[in-house]
Amino acid sequence: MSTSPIRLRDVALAAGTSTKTASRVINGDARVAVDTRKRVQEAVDSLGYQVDLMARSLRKGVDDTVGIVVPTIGDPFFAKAIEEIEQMALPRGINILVASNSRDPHLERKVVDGLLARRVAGLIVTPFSTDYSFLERVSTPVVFLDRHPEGINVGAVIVDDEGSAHRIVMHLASFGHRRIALLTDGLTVKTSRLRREGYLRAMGELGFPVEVELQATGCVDAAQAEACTNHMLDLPVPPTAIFSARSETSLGVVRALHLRGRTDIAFVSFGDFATADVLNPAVTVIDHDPRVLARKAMEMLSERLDGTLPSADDFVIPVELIARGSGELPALRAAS
Amino acid sequence: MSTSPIRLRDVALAAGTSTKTASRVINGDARVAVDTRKRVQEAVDSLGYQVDLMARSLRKGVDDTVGIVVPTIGDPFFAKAIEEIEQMALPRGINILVASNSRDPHLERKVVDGLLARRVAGLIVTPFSTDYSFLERVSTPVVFLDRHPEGINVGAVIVDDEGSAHRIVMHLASFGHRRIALLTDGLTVKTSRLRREGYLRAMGELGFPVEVELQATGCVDAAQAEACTNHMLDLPVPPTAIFSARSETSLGVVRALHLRGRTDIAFVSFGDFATADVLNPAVTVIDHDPRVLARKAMEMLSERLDGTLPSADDFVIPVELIARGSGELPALRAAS
DNA sequence: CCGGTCACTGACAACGATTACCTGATGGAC
DNA sequence: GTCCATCAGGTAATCGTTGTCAGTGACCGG
Repeated sequence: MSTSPIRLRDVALAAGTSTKTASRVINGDARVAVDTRKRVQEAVDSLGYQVDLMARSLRKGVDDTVGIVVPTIGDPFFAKAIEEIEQMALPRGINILVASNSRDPHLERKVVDGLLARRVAGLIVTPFSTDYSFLERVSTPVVFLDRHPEGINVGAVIVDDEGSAHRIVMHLASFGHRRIALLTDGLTVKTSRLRREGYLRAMGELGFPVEVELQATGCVDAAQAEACTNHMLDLPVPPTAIFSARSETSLGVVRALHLRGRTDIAFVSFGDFATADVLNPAVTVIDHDPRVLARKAMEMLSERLDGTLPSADDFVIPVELIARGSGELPALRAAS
Repeated sequence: MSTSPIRLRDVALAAGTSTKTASRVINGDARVAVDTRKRVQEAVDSLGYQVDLMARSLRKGVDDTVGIVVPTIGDPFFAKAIEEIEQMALPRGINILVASNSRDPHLERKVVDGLLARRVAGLIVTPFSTDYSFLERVSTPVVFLDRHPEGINVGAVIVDDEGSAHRIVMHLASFGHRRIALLTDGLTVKTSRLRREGYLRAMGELGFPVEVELQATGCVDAAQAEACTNHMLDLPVPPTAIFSARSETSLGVVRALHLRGRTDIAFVSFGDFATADVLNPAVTVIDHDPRVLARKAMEMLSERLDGTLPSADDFVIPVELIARGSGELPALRAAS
């Protein structure tokens, strides 16, 4: 037997006031007599009244929610980011709507529109590849996470993708590697492009030949990365070092290397992952922490929600290279 | 410059009809003249009208959203579950609200109430430890995921926790182990209790002594599991096998074992994890797949949303033990 | 030629809360 | 003893959409 829901007018009736006064009490308006306030409070408690957030949001014009759009929710990187945002939103009474663009540019636009139609208070988006200029005619505050979007210049929280990739290559080179392979997601993804640019710049500066067969640029998930790694290891002259541009792809690389027992090949991952430090050798990574990015993104969004300055500058989170062993394996003299 | 939002009345005005008729077109009502429909359609397109879902939901009494409550969003197990649910909801135009109870019983109730106040169409909940009997007076359909809640008898999608745990112990025993350690989350968590019961039953049936020092029942995360494992390994007579009741704790066990080089100790994890099959030895697991659970849960919820039978029976997903090596290590004769 | 379906359409109220505006009363200042 | 500021509280409009119900012609069988 479901009890009929309690509405504000029921509370007002019980407290002997108008709905307006009851509303004031609930919203903490000071202009209510202590006595009246108490009566309303009691009515609320005894009836178990709960505000209908739907109705409130309609009236106010915005919903107390933040929408999050990521490529894939199950990716631990994004899962951690979502967690961080949710934790920050909780004390503010803000709920989180999550949606994935499923790595589909067409869907991406639809998903964002759907969230806007819901009148979310703000959005945090990791763009996949859509042109986001349509957001310019929208008043909803948006912060971009991990990637700078196309077609619009607003604030994004990012890391130095190009520079960090450059650094990884330099690191590997310092251990004698020349044949350094690159695995990235599709190049429609901005971070993939930037990391590849850093790779190419470093290779160029070092005077190393850049070979097409050492670049796998379409690894969308761990399985594909594993396949690509296997393919590279089967080359007549295989790479002596591998640079995986994403933690998801790193899982595939790790699987390929370990199942083949090729733990002699140097390996650096852009992004940490769960068992990276217990593998043998432990995996050297760029500490690309989703929580830190997410926290900053939510801070920026909060400022905009509070109407503070809408500084559209990007915020660059510093990252570090954590040497654990796999990235410091020396290159063997002339491969087998 | 943000354009003022386009409302239905603007569309109606442009199409020269009433808002009601425009509404009919938008909702695909057949009783509209072809000609009228076309005019409205054009107005919608040229103005770029989007339904205000907030208003629609208020009118309809329910929001096209499904709320998900899990202990921690960042846990890969739940992240995968959320992903699966979101993927299934997408084609139905349903959005997903995620919330975590942060493993806090007090918060848990508040979080669920908050979602209900938002008038979600349905809820999928992994209960932590709250008494959920309060849901009986609520008409919102709810499905429980992975754990059966306290105080209420509704449908839950679960696995055979007790039986699977029993099976793990039997498996380890068949390789000669007697000193089998158990690591679980707090016992307020139902799954932890059940898995421990299975462990105890098996130990009893085998006639093995059940020692308190071999049971760590408060490992909430990987770090604590690691500490507990280390503690056990330092016992005068350490365990020869470890049963970790959760994939999150398994990560801690793996770290402890590998950092100490004690890969001679048998190990089985209740729940798979990312690099379980590439570790050396590869980790034997119970294949406790969040996606399968989530899919079934969403199916059950969909049925209820469609008003179909509200069968309140639990649905038990079968699981398998995947032997990969770590669970098949033989017990050494009389430990050092 | 009339009553009766049928297809289509619109006016209006309602969803439940908030806000703009207004009313009375009280009280202090002059 | 007026008068205005302030306080407590109420009334009605409003947010944008959809359900209810009524109304208009057109068409049909009798």
